[in-house]
Amino acid sequence: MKYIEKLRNSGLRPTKQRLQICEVLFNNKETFHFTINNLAKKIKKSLNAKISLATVYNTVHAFEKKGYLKKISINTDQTFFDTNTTDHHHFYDLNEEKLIDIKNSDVGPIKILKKIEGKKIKSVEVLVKLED
Amino acid sequence: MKYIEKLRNSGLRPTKQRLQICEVLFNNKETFHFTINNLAKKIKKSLNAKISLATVYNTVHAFEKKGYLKKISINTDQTFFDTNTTDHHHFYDLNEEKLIDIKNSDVGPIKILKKIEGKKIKSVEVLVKLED
DNA sequence: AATCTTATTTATAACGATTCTAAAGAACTG
DNA sequence: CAGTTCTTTAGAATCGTTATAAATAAGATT
Repeated sequence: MKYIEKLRNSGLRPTKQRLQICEVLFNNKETFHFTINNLAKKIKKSLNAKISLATVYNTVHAFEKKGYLKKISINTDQTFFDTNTTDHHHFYDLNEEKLIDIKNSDVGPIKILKKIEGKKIKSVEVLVKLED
Repeated sequence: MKYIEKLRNSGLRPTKQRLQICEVLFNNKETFHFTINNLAKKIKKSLNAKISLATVYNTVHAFEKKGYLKKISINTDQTFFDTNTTDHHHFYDLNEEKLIDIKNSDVGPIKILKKIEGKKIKSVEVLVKLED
């Protein structure tokens, strides 16, 4: 069980539910984007397990806090998460309401010429909205 | 009343409430960021009027649709609006939970090297998160 | 101005996403 | 195994937002 150690090392007990969610989230060739509801359905299908919605919330937030997931900002009512935790950017397709990754190397270097006294930059995220 | 024509030209009836909200939103030297709750309080103080929360929502959304306000994406539970509708970017101060504008000219040109078949770029927004 | 029509406001109910709660169950420690 | 702590769970509670339907105001028509 490849996730047991990873969880334990993060101070999270490797429970059955967490391990199952790990399977769904991290046992893929490609990273992907999801909403909580989205993920809850995926879990119900992918495994034939019923994990309580509260647990899905708990787990996703725990994983986010540990840095295994990233929350993504789009001005919509939906909250998206990303299993790709590396620095990168996004397209947001306004018609299909879907996210698409943009590799860092596919965005020219971004120079922020303005500085704020006493603050340092934690991240720079580019969101490119697409329409037909 | 300087907003009456503006509203009428947008197909919005210049009601007392809308005109009052226009005062609060657009009668300022500087543009600013706000949340709905935020704005509702400001209205209650600035003017001594009590506008129904539903009307504040309606009006803000109407103004947004007409392009007089911009919604801003940050991954937090709060929905921000901006009275600055020109193309620009933002700092988000994670500690103070506050937005700061970045003029377009303070961000070097952004090259998006990836293209999506059949889609065109509607906007490019940069969000720079700040910490202490 | 009186009347008609349509848009707007309003309080409140309804909603959906998320969080909280407290009890039951599972994981860890010695 | 016994004791402790963490996790899961269903359901209640909460929060921001949207829908509802009646009252009101604006605009158009006469």
